[in-house]
Amino acid sequence: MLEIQRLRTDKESVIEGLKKRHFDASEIVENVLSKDEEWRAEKAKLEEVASKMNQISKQIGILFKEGKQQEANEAKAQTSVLKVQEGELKEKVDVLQNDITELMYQLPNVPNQLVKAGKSELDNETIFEAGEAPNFDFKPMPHWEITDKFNLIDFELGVKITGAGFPMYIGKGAKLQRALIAFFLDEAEKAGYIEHQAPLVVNEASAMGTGQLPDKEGQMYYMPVDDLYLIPTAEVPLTNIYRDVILPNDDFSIKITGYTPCFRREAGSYGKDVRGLNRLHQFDKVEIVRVEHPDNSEAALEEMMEHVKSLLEKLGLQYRVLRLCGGDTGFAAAMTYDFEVYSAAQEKWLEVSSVSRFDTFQSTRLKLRFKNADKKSQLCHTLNGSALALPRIVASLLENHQIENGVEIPSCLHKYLNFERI
RNA sequence: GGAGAAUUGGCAGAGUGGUCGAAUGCACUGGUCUUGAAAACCAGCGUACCGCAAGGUACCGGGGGUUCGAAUCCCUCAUUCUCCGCCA
Repeated sequence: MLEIQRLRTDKESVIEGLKKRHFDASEIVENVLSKDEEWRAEKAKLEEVASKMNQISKQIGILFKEGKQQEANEAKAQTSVLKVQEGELKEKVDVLQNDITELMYQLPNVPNQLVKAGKSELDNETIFEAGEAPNFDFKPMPHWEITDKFNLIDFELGVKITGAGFPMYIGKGAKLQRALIAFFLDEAEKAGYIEHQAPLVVNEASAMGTGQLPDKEGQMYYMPVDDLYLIPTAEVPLTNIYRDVILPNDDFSIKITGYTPCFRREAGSYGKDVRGLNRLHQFDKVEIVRVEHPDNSEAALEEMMEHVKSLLEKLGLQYRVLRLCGGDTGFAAAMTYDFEVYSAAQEKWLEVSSVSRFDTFQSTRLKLRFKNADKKSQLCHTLNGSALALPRIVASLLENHQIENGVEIPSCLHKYLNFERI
């Protein structure tokens, strides 16, 4: 959520900024501001009435103590009118407050200066490329043929047990998952992130805190009996650690990581895009999350980028980094870098990581603050990124490192495995 | 799953209808004293919103209710602890 303060003082920058998303905010902004003005006016009235009521009540207390029953009862009579007024004003104020919040929820984050205007993924900028495409002297197989041939993943079994999008990893396939998770966590730890093992199920307040609710409800699996949600990413439990937190000073840099399965209902995709590991309802991911002083979030984003780059380089994968354009940047993000690896057999780029800065967009909802030098509470900045999401990494590892009759496992994973090739 | 008890400021803990946003202690911050430290003493010390300010309003686990007035009474939900049951 944007800070309403920002709309009050600088609505132009918000409206201008959101144009980069092809989002016309002017109507919502004006609406918010007029309701905000009304809200403040009504609230002032309400507080005045409340103040009177408090005074009279105090008076009554004193009168009773002094035994002046009659005067007390007369005072009581005065309150009935005020009470009705108070009720009406409270109602008005609440309605206005809710309207404003609802409108504010509709506004996406304002893109960072560096973000270019654009409508879709076609307008994303490639800002970095590394690695080389493998050279095959045979026809490379797509990963779903490899997993089938070497019995690494049984997609049909997943269908039998759960449904489409819930693969069953078997033997070396399962071990490879475990190795990647361990590798990613170890690398994150080396980079200073503290490992967390988080709940996979969260309550409504947490889903609100990171912005999955109210807009993206359909993305999550929901369990109505207990009113709980399956996490779509570790970002939710990890970032919510800091919901309603005020850090005691301005000297902090919080770096945490965690592996979790992620559950996504998704919708509306078909054919090649969902083939094999390309798109799943359940997948594994190691996430990195940071809480930073506003002055440091830019540097933090760069640092996270370097971390993800180093992972892909150690895995020996060809990749590129995109800076997403306004239209493709997620609702809550101010800037996002997507990492894509080249899938040699499918001949396309697969997104394996997304690293974003949210500035104060999440911390507004989370109420995540720190005490600045003046001892005032100030909103923190949050960032997060995948480091990394497994399925597409597995897909491209298998495809890009395949040999005539098998797959070479990159050396960085050897210590986690009791085999070096499949 | 059953029975009982509890939930108050950073922590501990008082407060069972009326100047209670809340005693007291500890912690913390500033000051006095001291060569320095400790001790002692003095002062300050929650969050948010509205307001230029003075100030006002709201918050005693969450939500709702009773009342002129609620930390205090009632309902409801959540959490924690104790006992019993079940269990990886």
